[in-house]
Amino acid sequence: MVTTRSESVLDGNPYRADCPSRRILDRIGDRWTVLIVGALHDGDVRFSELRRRIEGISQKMLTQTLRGLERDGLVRRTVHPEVPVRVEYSLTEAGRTLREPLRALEEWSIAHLGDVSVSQDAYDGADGPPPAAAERP
Amino acid sequence: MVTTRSESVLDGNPYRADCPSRRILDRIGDRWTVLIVGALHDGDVRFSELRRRIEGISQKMLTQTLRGLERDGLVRRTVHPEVPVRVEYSLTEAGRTLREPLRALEEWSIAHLGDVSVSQDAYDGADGPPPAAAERP
DNA sequence: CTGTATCCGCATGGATACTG
DNA sequence: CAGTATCCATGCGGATACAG
Repeated sequence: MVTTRSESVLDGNPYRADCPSRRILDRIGDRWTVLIVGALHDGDVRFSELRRRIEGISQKMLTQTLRGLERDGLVRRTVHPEVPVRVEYSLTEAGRTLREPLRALEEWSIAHLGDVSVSQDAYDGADGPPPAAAERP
Repeated sequence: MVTTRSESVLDGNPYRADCPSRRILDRIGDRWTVLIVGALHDGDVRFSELRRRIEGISQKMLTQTLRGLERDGLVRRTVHPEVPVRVEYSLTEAGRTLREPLRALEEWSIAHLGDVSVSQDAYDGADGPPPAAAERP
């Protein structure tokens, strides 16, 4: 159900600690959540497989982020009590619905990153450096 | 526009430092960017007015975040050389297009925050992590 | 295999003082 | 009015060691 209350900060409403924008960004704004949601797109995935899919993630952050997603009801955790214990993760229905808005964001990103890089170069006054090469004085 | 299927992490592609998801999240994942984009929805807004609209933001973070958005070409900065100097900010065309995917995310948030809270309560209340209170296949 | 526990560097961002 | 500069608390996230 969708409340039609217009508290949208995108319409210029004042910030509140509990506003939807802040809540959702607190959730997906971290380094790994979106990547985990992506890595879980095709059903049950084991912990170790997840580690392999998400290159660069540490064990700690994978566990920690999965716990957060599970707590939010976006990810389901299934333990198979076998000899070497097997744990599989998958998106819940709610988790799957999150992929839509995330995809919209990603498509915006893909469509505009080029322009953004150009703008950054112009802003920095760089006349030659390749994009993504950031210099910090 | 642009065909977007190259390397979407939402389709399970491996993480790379320059992947769109990471880039976009680095951009909007901070505490204030989305709120500023929202506060700029209705045209030219002065710095002081922006501070008033975004309750709780510090002067430093407002300036810093605006600089980042300007550098990315999402916000335009206009200085009016009057006696008390007047500076106005507005969204560029690119900045305006960002509102669409942000709105999608916010609407997801509004639609699901209730379920998320329920799931969190169940998770926190239960002895063991697996609640299975919010979802079933 | 799937975690938990601990230490710790570093970036984020808040508070404050100062400037043009 | 619209910043800039500086100090500093907090917490994210990486590395490592250990456990069920």
